[in-house]
Amino acid sequence: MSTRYNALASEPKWQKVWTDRGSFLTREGADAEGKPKYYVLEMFPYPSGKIHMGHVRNYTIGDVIARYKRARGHNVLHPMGWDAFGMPAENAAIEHNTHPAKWTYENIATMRAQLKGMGLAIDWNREFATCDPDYYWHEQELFLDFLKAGFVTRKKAYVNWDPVDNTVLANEQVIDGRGWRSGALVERRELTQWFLKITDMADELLAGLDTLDRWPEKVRLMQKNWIGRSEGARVFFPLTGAKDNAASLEVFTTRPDTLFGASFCAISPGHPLAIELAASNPAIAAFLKESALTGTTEAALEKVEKKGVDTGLKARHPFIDGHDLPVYVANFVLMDYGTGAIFGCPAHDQRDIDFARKYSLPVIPVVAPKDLDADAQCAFLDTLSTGKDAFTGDGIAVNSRFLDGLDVTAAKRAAIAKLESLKLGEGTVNFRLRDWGISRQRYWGCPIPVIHCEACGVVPVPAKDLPVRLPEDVTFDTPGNPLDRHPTWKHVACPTCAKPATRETDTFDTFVDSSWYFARFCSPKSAKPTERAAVDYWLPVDQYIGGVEHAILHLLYSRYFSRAMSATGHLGLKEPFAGLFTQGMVTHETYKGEDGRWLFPEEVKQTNGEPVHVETGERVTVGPIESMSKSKRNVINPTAIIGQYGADTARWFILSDSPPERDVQWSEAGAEGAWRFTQRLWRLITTDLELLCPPGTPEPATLDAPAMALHRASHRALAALTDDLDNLRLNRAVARVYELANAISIFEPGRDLKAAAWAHREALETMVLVTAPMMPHLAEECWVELGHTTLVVDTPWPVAVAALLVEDTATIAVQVNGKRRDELVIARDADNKTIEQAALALEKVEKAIDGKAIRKVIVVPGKIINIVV
RNA sequence: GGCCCCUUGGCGAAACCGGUAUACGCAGCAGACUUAAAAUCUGCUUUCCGCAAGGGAGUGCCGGUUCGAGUCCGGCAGGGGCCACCA
Repeated sequence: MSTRYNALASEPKWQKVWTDRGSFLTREGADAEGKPKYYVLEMFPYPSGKIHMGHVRNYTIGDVIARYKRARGHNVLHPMGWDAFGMPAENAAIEHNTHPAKWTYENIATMRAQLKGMGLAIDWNREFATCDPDYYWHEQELFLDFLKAGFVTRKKAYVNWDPVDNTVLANEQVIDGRGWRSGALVERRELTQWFLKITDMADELLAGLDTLDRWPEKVRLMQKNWIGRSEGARVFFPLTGAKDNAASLEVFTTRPDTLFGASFCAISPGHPLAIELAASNPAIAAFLKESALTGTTEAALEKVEKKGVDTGLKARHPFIDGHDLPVYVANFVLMDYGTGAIFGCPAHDQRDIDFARKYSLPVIPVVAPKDLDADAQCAFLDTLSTGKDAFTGDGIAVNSRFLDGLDVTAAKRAAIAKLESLKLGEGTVNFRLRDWGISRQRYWGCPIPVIHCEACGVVPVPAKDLPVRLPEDVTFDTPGNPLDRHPTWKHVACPTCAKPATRETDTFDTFVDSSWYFARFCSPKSAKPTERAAVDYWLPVDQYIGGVEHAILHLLYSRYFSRAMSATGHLGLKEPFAGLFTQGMVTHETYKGEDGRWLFPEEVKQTNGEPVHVETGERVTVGPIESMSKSKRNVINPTAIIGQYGADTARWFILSDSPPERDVQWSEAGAEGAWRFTQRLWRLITTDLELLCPPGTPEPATLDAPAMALHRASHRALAALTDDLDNLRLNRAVARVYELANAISIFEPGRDLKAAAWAHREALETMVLVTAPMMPHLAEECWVELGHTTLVVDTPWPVAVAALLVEDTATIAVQVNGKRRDELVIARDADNKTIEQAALALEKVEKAIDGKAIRKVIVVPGKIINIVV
């Protein structure tokens, strides 16, 4: 008599068993017993309060891999920590009159309990939070080493300044040009900030992408575009009319081949020359002011008209004697790309032609499409010189003296050579990537360990004074940085001259914290940032798993940090993540009530097939399926699901159906389906238990046909599922379990009851073992039920027997002229001739051939035969 | 605007190197068990013609390569992502 599986009772029991036995504690050195290491890591969570379905998906995927690799005999590191610094803690402090540390550690406690309830195979002994003084202490050490090694610089930079809250805002906190909390118009303000010189490694970070063959192509491409390498030239245009007679304007271009088409130069409103000219030129001053007011949002930029003001300066053309170009200040020239100055070639750049038409500047075509005859080329150039559209395609140079007739690539090369010989320019490479500004005017972050002394300048905090701890007695009742207005914290004696000095009150960008945590997990209690033996053993991370939203910043910063840490002796490798997997989001239907308000899924029920509100009974509109978000209320609380069905069901459902890299839709029906399967699996184990042979019974000498079929089905499922797990095709792995379960369901013992008992046991045990990475608690419970006294987590992964994967007979499709007409069951080792004869003997084939002469026969052994007539 | 990806039943999706399209699940339908319900089990479920046997069509659309295309190539449409006045 089978009973129902009680997940809610079973799961805590097994979690305790694993914990008590230390099943997931990581072993190192001699204890690793020569096993190959495997480091699986999911992006650590921000302790925002409670876990959400995205976490469930992320950590389930990682846990499947961790448990699978462990069963395959790897020494697995699977740690967990908390990305615990950041603004929400400060906002909570303001709103709830609490302390960021209290709020954060309380959230961590809640979320840790929730994650433990998922039954994750994590080594909790390695847990840390980035806001632990022990962690940020070592981060400060790293920073000081980077400073010493020349990876850090301090320079002026524009920031988003909220004049009401008196704070710097991250770009994401600026919404339509206003501070997200205060609603105040954000100003561009120039502040002195700390930077990590990531641009120095732009080339190397770019080249390194090619070695990351276990990263998604998409992510590598995004990073490549973000780094944005362009080859081109720097060109120096000697200026006349400037204060300094020797002055020249430095311009970056990717199209030096179009220099003969230049009709103006333009500089950014932020360009030093523009600022200098504004001092004596009211028109320019007014223009700069106007430009500064323009919003920086995409929408604003989309609509902005290209505008400029003539400076009156003239730039001498490098190739054409006596040809001077007007110099404008123009609003479409960016200060932080290239040199902040351009030359305009209207015929071959859309922005330039827009500008040229507005200010009646010449449009000189210098590139024509290839393979046009003389007349067509003439017509083309005419249209170009009078029209509104630039020609940016490939072609050959015209109207360009020594470049004429060269294609674009050759013309670029020739133009650069000429510039270099004239000493008016040179070939160069420009990157889109900017240095990484790491200063934040925030309390809840890692203090930047330097001291400002009037006499000595910037002085690093001596190692003996580390860590620079955050003061705990801070208030959030007034805007601004609590560190800055703390009565005593920032006042210290200069470590060099002992005179009164002040601490840096900025803290690190939280991306700094997450740029090296994976290394800290290797030796989380070390007195140094890393232990070389530990990081050399564990790194790189073999499989890193997280959301694609971190494809650029976090992953690029971590790659940079690894290089910087290697250069300073803390690591011994450049690429921290050998394998990367970016999982999709968890989505759900959205619901709206009659008043247009969003409804939570639990507020909606089905009545007569129509969705209605649970309490009021009013009609509910089902909206589009979107990623779960608080604002749309289409969220499912993982704790509620786990409390209702158990963690295994939640894990099973989140792995089912959708490939992990794609979005998965959470549905109540799907969750119920997953729950039904846990019961079905349990039933398969507990029904007819008395018919099974004891555990460990050797394989009988012979198996009758039904037993053999099940035996084969077990091994086919095992082989396929193993391959699926190796390739992270977790949705298919789930499907294989269903297939095996179906095979077990329909199994009817033959006459040989011993064979049946053995094959049946093998099938059940295989099913339990391969399901274990996905539903670990249920697997343990089933294992006991099957008479074992060991744990599944200590049981090695079974091995599929290759000979069982091929059938003796093959079903071959028979095509005539590529169209399937029939199929043929034939011995697997039948030769082509035999297959052909058998195929031709088929009635349907004969009919399809219809007496025509056979021209060709293609046989793919074991698969298909195609008869061409 | 640039770069990139995707498009297969009512739905989520399988289909490995170009070789029997739709595995597996969800939903649905029919049946069994039951006093009844729940639970469970069995069968059907791409579409069209047909009582059936059987036959036709079919992987967004148009074309190409091939004995053979969901898969490769060219074009188009729709959806999505990243970057975005990047010189």
